[in-house]
Amino acid sequence: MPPSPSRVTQADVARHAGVSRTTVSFVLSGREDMRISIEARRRILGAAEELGYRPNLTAQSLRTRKTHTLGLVSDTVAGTPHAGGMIQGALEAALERDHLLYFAESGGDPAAERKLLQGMLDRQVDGLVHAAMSTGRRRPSEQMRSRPCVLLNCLDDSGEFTCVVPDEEEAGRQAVRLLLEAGHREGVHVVGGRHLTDGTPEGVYAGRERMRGVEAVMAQAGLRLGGVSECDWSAPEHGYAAVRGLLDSPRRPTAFVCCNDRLAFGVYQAACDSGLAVPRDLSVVSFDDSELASWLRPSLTSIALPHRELGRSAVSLLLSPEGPQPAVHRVPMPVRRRGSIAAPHR
Amino acid sequence: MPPSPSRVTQADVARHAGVSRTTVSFVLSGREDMRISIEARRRILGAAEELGYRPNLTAQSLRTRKTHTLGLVSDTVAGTPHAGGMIQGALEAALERDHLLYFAESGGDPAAERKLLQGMLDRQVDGLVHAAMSTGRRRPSEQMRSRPCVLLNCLDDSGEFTCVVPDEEEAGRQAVRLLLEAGHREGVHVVGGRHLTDGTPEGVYAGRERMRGVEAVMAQAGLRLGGVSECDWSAPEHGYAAVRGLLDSPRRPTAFVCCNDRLAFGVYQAACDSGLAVPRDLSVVSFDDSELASWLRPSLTSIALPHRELGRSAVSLLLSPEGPQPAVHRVPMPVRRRGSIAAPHR
DNA sequence: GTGAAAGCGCTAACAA
DNA sequence: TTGTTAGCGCTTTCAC
Repeated sequence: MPPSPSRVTQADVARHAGVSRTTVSFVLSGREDMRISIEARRRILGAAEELGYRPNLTAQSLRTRKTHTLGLVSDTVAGTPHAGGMIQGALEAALERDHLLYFAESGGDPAAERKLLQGMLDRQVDGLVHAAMSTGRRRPSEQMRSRPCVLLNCLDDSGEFTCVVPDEEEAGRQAVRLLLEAGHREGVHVVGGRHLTDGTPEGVYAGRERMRGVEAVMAQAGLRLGGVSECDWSAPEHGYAAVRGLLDSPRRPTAFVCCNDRLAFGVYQAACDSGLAVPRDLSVVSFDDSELASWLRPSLTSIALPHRELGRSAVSLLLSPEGPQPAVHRVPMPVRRRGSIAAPHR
Repeated sequence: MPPSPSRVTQADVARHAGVSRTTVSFVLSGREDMRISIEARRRILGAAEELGYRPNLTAQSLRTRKTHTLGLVSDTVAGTPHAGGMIQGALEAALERDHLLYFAESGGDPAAERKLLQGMLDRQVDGLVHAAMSTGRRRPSEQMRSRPCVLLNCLDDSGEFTCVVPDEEEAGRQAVRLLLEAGHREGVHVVGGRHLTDGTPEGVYAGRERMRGVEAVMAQAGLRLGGVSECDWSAPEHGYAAVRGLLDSPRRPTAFVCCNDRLAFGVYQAACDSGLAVPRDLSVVSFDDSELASWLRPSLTSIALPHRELGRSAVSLLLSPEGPQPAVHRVPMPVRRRGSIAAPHR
């Protein structure tokens, strides 16, 4: 009747060791409360070893209702170069607690997401993580409520979920502080801004938060921004277009706060075309710390998106003994000091 | 006794519909061989709907010995920006066949890999994929043999596994053909080569294969390479260092075949510093087609690593009705024509 | 100290 | 056409 060649079971081990299945179960699950004779334990362990016994976690789950398995569904993080770190972090934290991870992507389609979550739920996952490629507000599927869950790199409006997001506002503050420390006062220009585009008319979470931090520190120092070039963050060309003209003007900016490394790359390209050198003629500070930052010449000072740490935190929270509590956790964004900032000269 | 609030089961549905559990099972699993009265079917479906019945796949698996679940373990693909496409491809193919994917990374540590595979096996996965970040030969863990499996982006020496890899040699041929088509004959220089470094004294699979393709087409056209700069592929600076001197020489190359986009970026940087323009003064063709290729000015013609397709194929093969057969599948690498190639002028 | 027996939710012979 | 019954491999109560 068994449809396929079956593996060694506890029953086999019991037979081999000359004890009952119950005893085997106790010994193999390492329970101390039932006292088993040292001799029986030895025989059982020996038999298990010899037969190459491996527990069938599927059967175990059916009984215990714990699968030691988590589900992670994202819109599209695996496809986003650096966001993969979130998965790695989640994985690490899960493994440390002996859990495995189902991973899937919805591509942003709610119907697809529901189907994926359902698949995971049907497989009795112990918990769920909903991850987003870029930080923002999301409305998690109803199914998320049927199990412990946490929102990774996104916020919800209800306030009923555990959310883990980068501390963008503080990052904005840091960016400006780096420039002020180097002696910049006037001529500080922002590239990217809130990321106001047709697709994102209100801007984007990271943009709004970073700008808030940037403006707060400037105000606090009694200074004003030289200007803000609102533009699409998606590719270097937009950064290039935003600053190309500025660089040839007589009152050109001396420092740029770029909302991500791609825009900073565009600024570098524009600088090259204008015969200007970074950081001698203009300082640049950026966000994200993608590999691009270290590839650029000179290498780019950037404030990192703590992808890995976000992933770790999300799973740690999910698997914490008390379970995830409704709250927003903001993870610090580390500053990576490199070679793109110098004192203004002129 | 139930440790946690239990979900709706088939028994509940049966009670509600006034039939036996068997009948419910037949109806819900959509089997046609047992004829069920239209009326009973209606009542059962209605009850299931009303109660919000969802199958417990864990229980189902225990009986059927199929979990509709696959395991994918890689060395470190999620951390490698573009290799994430492999995961996406694998995911897509799995979903199309109603399978979910366990995903994990070993970080290249064999002990960690064994542990991960064991965890998946204990959870009764139906099949296994072993993925590698960069193409090459690997010795898969013994456990891989205990289930159907395929090697993704890597080859094994035994020849007993199904392997899916990019067709690097053909890509090498294509790269040179692009240059020849544009009119280049002499002055074609390779940057990167086999990737001979301290860590990779024999070079790297992609390097060897690409070079083979490059040299074959050159020979076939009765031409010789202007030169090959063997260097580390890991960052633009190596490409920069490799060509900086060449560009100022009187007999400077007029076309570069760069072994990846990062090296090509280094060549662009060097060109900028030498006051040379791409593609007017020098043509560049590259491999990988990372985002960098489209960010560069002018955008870079590159031969893409078909990550997604690799992932798709691997899982399709794994889930094919006959199961994976020992063989090496080479996936074509698509050419992305952009703006970095022009006729040589001089 | 150890074992018999029940049951997790589902499938599938077999009988009715 | 439908129901009875026996497991899948494991945990756990309760009795010996």
